[in-house]
Amino acid sequence: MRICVADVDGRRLLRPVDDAGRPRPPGAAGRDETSLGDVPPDVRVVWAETAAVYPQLYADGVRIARCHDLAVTEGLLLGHEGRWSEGRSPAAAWARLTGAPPPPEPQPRGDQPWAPDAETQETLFDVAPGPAGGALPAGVEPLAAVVALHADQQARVAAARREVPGFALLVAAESAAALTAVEMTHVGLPWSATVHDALLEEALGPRPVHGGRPARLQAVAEELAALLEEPRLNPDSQPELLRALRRAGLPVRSTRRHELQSLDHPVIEPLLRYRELARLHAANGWAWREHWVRHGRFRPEYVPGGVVSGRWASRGGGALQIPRAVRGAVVAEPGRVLVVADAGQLEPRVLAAMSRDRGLVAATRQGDLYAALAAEALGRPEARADAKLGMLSAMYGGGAGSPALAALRRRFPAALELLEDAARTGEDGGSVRSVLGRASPPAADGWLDGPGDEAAGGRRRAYGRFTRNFVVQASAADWASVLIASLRTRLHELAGPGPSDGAGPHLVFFQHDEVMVESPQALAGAVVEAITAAGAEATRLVLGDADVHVPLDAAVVRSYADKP
DNA sequence: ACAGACCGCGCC
DNA sequence: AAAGGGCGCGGTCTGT
Repeated sequence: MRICVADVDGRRLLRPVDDAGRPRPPGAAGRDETSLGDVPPDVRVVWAETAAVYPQLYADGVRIARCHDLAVTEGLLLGHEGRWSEGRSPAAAWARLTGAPPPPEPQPRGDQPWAPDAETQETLFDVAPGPAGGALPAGVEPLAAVVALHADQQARVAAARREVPGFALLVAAESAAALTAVEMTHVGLPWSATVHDALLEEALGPRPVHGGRPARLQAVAEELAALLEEPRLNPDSQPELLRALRRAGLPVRSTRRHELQSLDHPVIEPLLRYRELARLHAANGWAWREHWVRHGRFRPEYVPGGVVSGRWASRGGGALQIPRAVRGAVVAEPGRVLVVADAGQLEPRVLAAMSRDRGLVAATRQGDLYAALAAEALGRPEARADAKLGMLSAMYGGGAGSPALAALRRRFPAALELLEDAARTGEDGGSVRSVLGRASPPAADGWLDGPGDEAAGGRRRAYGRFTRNFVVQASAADWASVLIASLRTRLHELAGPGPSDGAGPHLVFFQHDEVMVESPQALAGAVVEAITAAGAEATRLVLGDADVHVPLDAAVVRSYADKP
């Protein structure tokens, strides 16, 4: 059972439909919800765009158990159908369905070879007072439009499932991800200013009163200036630094850490130390906290599916790049704990399942996959680092001539063949897809064959690396979305009925293959079980009967820094 | 003065 | 034969 939702003139209208999208007569289900607060958890809400409707609803205390997000689903469907050039907003879909004039398309980002961008702030359904340009054409009844678009999408999802059985799961999981992202943005990550201050002062010295460099950072800058005999050196200026290093006789092409590290010169150590401190100060220092942390919570905006592979992106505060150096500031409030879990080495495990490579599948039985590869494929148990580099090279497209890569190819031919097939498809301008059916955008017309034979070859190989990586990165994202969807439901069952932002366990962080739940201490054990069960469910639903093992070990901690 | 490119680097 | 994938962000530099 589903309920279509649209707002008209400030009133919220609901219409029950069946799973195929056919309207049901009022009373047919034995109940007629009049507000979203009454929708039972087994009913799926159908609406134009979660990100537009749900934040206010959730802030008002209404928690939606499951939804079908028309915008998210349209994007997945268009990708599967190879219709990348068509708009994915509900308004654009409505125009296609009815022959109405199409809405203005968002501009492609330009620097990317695929087009156009999925991002558009416009929903054409006026669900929230938004920027102009989102209105449906005059005379269109929004609820009727939601009903019609949903029915159309359900038919297309059914068609997609005949090719990719997991496609409906993908639609449900990505819709759940949209709900989760709104909730996580609302709740925020607990952030202790006290601990953060202590970490910053330990590394940088006291907070400068009038801006400028903190004392410890300034001291290192002066040390560098003296060592390079350049009194006015600004180490933040890459050109200045490069010139100064060359004058000092260092044959450097760039000032990247990797290039500097191998050099033997007294300036290198303090320079790298300066870089580390300057980075901490600029990216996660006091100014950052004032901007992004309010009332003890860090509230970034999450963008599920913000990456073409289906990974989440974030806006504001660098939420997906919280450096290890400040993770100590993520501390649960008194009486509460953090339960943190990450799926170790998810991508090669997903690759094992997709390729059904018998050797690689067997290796996933080991807790440390890379150690297993070193021992079994390279015959050198001590060469874990080589094995890891070889595997990553296989998935990223580098590592030419790497002996480890050659050994992996001999030992795991099916896995490597899947990657190389994907790379060839990309080099030819084609599209590949994840295990649940998320498609990669084909290269835009003319991009691969642009000017210059040499350059064109480089672009083809670059696109091949993109598709090579897409198959594993996107499939890992499939797994993670299902994990999140399953975990969210389980946590809600643990919390029981009550207001949406009550004291029960909440997802507060998600980063590609890692989840964090903030929970009352008394429920910590149950949360650990929920995470374990959600991981097992994701592996079963996404990776099927491939018999691949994905470890997801949860730890109960007070602080993120205590995560093992 | 402002916008966008570039660089370098944090995370996965 | 050779090619490492995906992001976001801050500081500086460059062009207008």
